Amino acid sequence: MREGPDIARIASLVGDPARANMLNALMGGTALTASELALEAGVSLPTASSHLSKLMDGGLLTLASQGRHRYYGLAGAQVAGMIEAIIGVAEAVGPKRVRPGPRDAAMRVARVCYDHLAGEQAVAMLDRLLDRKLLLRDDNQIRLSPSGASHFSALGIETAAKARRPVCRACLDWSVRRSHLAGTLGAAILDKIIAEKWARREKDSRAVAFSPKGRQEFERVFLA
Amino acid sequence: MREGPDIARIASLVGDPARANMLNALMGGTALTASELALEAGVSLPTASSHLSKLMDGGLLTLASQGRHRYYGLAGAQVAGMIEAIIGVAEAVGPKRVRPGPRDAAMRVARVCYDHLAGEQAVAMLDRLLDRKLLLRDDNQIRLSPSGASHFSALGIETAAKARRPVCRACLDWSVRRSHLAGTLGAAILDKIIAEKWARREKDSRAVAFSPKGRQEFERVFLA
DNA sequence: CGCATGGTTCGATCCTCGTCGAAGCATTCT
DNA sequence: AGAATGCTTCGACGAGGATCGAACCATGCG
Repeated sequence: MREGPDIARIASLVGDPARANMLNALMGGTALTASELALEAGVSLPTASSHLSKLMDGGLLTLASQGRHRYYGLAGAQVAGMIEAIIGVAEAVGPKRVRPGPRDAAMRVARVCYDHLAGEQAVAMLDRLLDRKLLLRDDNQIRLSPSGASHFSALGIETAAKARRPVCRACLDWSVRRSHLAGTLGAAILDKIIAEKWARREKDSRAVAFSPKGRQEFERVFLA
Repeated sequence: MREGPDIARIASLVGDPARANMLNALMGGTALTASELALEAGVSLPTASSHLSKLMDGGLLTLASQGRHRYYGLAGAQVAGMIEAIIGVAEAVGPKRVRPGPRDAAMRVARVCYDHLAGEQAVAMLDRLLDRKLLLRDDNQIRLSPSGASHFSALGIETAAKARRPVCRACLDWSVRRSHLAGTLGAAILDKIIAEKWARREKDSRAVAFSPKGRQEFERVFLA
């Protein structure tokens, strides 16, 4: 009937509760096995398997076979961004959730979005990097400035473009409703935060918990 | 079993083809009536009405009642952003589009949109009328210029405002993704095209087929 | 080799939800 | 008031798809 991209097909994939739970679980960026995802979604293994093959057919997932384990992961940052956008709308229109719990509060401050940092901290960081002209924004596109390139490599953060993935990309933050930094640079920064042990990932959650000292360091380096 | 925002609920609203077409039609920002949306989605009026109340319940649409017309529009930029994100994934993931059939091609060129002409011809016509300053656009509103008023009445096309329906209205074209002319003037022009037998409506389709001679006449009058 | 474990496929069941015709409201025009 | 138009609700029907148990592959381990 209508032409154009088949948006109903994609949306309906996300529109099943079991599949939505799986995708949500994968938003943490770590690939999971079919059994783990079945548990997350609260369905039996055959059901989960069926859902997973549908998500694969739809191009939303990637599959990495290792021995007899098969790890499913999100197909890319674009898919993650779409899910963030849907979460944002669901948050906005959803029944005013009964006072956000402590974990929700932590999620708002800092969390993992696929492979980069999101939340208030991440939004503040992008603002600051733009202020300091380490990154430049033209017309909703973000790119690295020469001074930014040297700045990040001095920190031991790789900024060379490789593959097709852009170094910098804006990703809309559902809790703050402004952009944070995605792309290979965003991913590299999160890697550094974890590697330096400034923060650790909460168990079974997307929340990222900074240690007091780690927060200081993070603020010194990225929010100064 | 996960908690958090009900993303499946939102996604499943977009996940029905009829609703997806409606939302797509509303992406231009102009609010549309239930009948127009029914036509755009290719469903009957009762079906469309049911979909619309679901979208309202889900908080994706706003409703503006004006007399006996009820204009539905997207609930806000966040919703539009979400749909854009879904479109992005759908385009990235489904490059293989089915080959459009002959009727689809005809539909793209010229079709009926509720009671006025849509498609490439209609978009070109609106462009031309604006160029010739027979119509004026301010700020996404379209209105008739004095010269336009005399021009159309010379053609025997009534341009007096009657009832509350606007004389000119922009309507987003799904195939071209730009506006074409709706409102009483748009309807009157389609009436003339049919009355002059420049074109006839295809059976059981929204497509409008111009005769060779009719097309010449149409272009002479409206695309000159 | 068996045997255990992780995953997928098959078959049958069940139920939600999309669909439309007909009828019912609501508003406006004559 | 009566007719016409725009839209919603009701009722019934049908199809798609989500679900799980059981059986079936595949890999790794002793």
